[in-house]
Amino acid sequence: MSDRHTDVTMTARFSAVECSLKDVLDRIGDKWSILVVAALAREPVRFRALQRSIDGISQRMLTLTLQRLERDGLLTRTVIDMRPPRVEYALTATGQSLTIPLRSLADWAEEHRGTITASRAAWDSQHSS
Amino acid sequence: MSDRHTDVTMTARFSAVECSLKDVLDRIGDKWSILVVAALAREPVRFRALQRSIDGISQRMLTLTLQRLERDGLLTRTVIDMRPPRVEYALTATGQSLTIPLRSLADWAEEHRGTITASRAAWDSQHSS
DNA sequence: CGGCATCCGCCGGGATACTG
DNA sequence: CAGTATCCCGGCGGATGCCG
Repeated sequence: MSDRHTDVTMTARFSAVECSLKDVLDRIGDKWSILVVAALAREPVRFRALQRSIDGISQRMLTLTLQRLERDGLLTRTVIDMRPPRVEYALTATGQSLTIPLRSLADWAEEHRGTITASRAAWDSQHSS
Repeated sequence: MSDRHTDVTMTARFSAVECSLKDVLDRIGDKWSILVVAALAREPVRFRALQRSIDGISQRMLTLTLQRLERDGLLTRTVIDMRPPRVEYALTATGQSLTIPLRSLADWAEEHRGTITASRAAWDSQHSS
């Protein structure tokens, strides 16, 4: 009985987690959002600087990604009126809070990168027949 | 000098993080990998049970995702010889370790879901002109 | 049940050109 | 510099059918 009750509870909690994960993935699970948030983690950055710091992102995708993140309240867009035009992007408190789990993910990647690469090599050589 | 040195160090560390993030996103940044890992977090699960528990995944994508995750050493595939066929998928130690940062992400989503939804609604009403 | 093979639609996203 | 507008392609991924 006790075991069973525990299991039901944990199953419910697990379902909730899975649902949350799907939510977060729908929001920031695209190709660039996470990288943009990471690039803004330390300080506000201007548009071109962002584009230079995020390897491989196109102007179009940077614009779209920034707009979505602003819509979700993860960052703010500030126009400083001068010539040439100057627009700064900065994380909101919510956006800043996201950098904490992102850091965990990055740390995980750092730690297991070697293992994963090795596993791939082993798998590939074994399935090359 | 001291400030400058600190800044250079942090910039380097930041670049490393960004690189790690790109790595992890290239591996598990697709539409389903994270959800599959989450679905296996508690215990080994069979193919059909997985498909039922992950809402919306097709047979094809489940197969492909499982193969990639096995190749990366995040899970194991075990065939139990009986009728009807029975195949169990289970996380490896590496895969299990990934559930920790994933849990952080899910918790973040849980905590900020309301804020984000509200921000979206506000943005949408303001840009409906 | 647990797959694999094939076909195909869609859209994410790159390239390019143009504006303020 | 900081975008917007268009065009267009590749491949992700869904649907379907077949096999051990």
